[in-house]
Amino acid sequence: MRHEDIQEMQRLPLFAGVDPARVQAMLRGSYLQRFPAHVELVRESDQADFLHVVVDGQVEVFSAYRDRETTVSVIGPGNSFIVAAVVLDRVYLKSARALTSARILMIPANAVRLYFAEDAAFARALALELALAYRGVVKELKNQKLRTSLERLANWLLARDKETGSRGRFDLPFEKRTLAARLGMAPEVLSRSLASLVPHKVIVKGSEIQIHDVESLRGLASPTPTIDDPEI
Amino acid sequence: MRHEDIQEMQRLPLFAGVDPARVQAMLRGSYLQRFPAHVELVRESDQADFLHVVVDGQVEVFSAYRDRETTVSVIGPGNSFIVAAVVLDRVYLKSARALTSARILMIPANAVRLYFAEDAAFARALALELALAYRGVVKELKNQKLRTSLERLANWLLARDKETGSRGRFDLPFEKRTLAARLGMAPEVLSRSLASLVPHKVIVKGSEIQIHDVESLRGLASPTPTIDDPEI
DNA sequence: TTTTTGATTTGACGCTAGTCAATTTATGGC
DNA sequence: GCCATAAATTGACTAGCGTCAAATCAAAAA
Repeated sequence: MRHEDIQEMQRLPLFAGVDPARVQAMLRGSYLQRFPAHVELVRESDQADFLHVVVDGQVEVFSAYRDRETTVSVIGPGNSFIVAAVVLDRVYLKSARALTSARILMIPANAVRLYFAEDAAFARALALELALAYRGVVKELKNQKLRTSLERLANWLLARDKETGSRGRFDLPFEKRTLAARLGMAPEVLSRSLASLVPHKVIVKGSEIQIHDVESLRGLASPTPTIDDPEI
Repeated sequence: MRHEDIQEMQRLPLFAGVDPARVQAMLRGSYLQRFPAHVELVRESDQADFLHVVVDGQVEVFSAYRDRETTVSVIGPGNSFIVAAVVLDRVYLKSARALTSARILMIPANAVRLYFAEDAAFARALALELALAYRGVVKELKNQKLRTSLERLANWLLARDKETGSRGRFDLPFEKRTLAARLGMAPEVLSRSLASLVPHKVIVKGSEIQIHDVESLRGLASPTPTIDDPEI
């Protein structure tokens, strides 16, 4: 890894509060690699050999079972994935593929475990990362079990609008089929759900979304902090 | 807390590898309390004030939204809950109620955070606990999204049978309505699903389950380690 | 621009699981 | 043992969502 890359990686939340010398040592054995879109980065059931951090691009985390497949999350820059499997030295529970061309930081699993065992600050950073990841999945489980697909969509639209500055207008960050997978519904259902939001003044023009009546949409969505607030 | 109780608590995985003196200090400020069945132990959206560990009995972790409610997990002796909220000093994402009369160890959240910050061994133990909890939720999310209710039931029966010694016969550890909630289905659906397993030689007599053809049931269930194996 | 390929939309239909209501079966208290 | 109450089952019906197929639209390559 190049020196300037190491500088950049140093700022990841994963390394917050950790002695820079330690981080550099860990990073020297790591790889910063670019992958083309669609490449499989990690395969479910394989032994965890690297901790992955998305530096650039988007990664889809998914799982397959029988002839079915489900998207667990879509991960963007700054976020790591598969932390738990690495810490526990077990197999991956999920697969991951690059959705776009992506730069991925790969830290060897045994290095992670070594520093986890030796460095208290790193152990704490990992614990916090795991706690956040845990809460993320819990929210997603609640989202799936307590809401209809239309409600999930409505809440996602609201959340995305807020995330992009609450200007009532934004572009979808990925294809609709990916959004459908992310929301846990068939593409056809997403299409119909978007159409059914017209009375709430949601306008769809290709990949652009316009929300002309946030209150109306909010009434349908009933967002709640313990599912939708990324800050808590 | 009594001295012998402290001895007993010391053996919790949560304290694995932590200096006994530290554990005792933490426990001295804690409460070991008995709650009657049906009591709400923790309420979603409240600030996390205690880390809870089930010592005896069963606790149902659930979440409500609009007029709906969903069971997230059922926790038995030796397991802690709401670790992430305590570590991060945030609100609970889920509620919890005693399913049976239950003894609960309650460790003040600020003590947990204090020792987390000061004691490397405890920070590591917490990280491992969080990693395990994370993988548990991921498995549950996959279970819910990738399987039909009949498949979830079939897999639960197989897992429970193995857990109780693979003798092809066991008692349900809680009421059927609770099992239905645990499996994410209406009680009526559980009833019908159990009835539909008769061709696979599953016999239900009250709370006793008999599995007379494990292979047949396994064929229907298609268990997979990355969802069903509690060891990985 | 035209072609080609893939994404998206729309319609028709079926399956899974939830709801409501009526019984039947258990269970705890007396 | 008997009653009161709750749990579990069964039937009838419905909502939500998936699947399949056809039609339309959009983006990239020629």
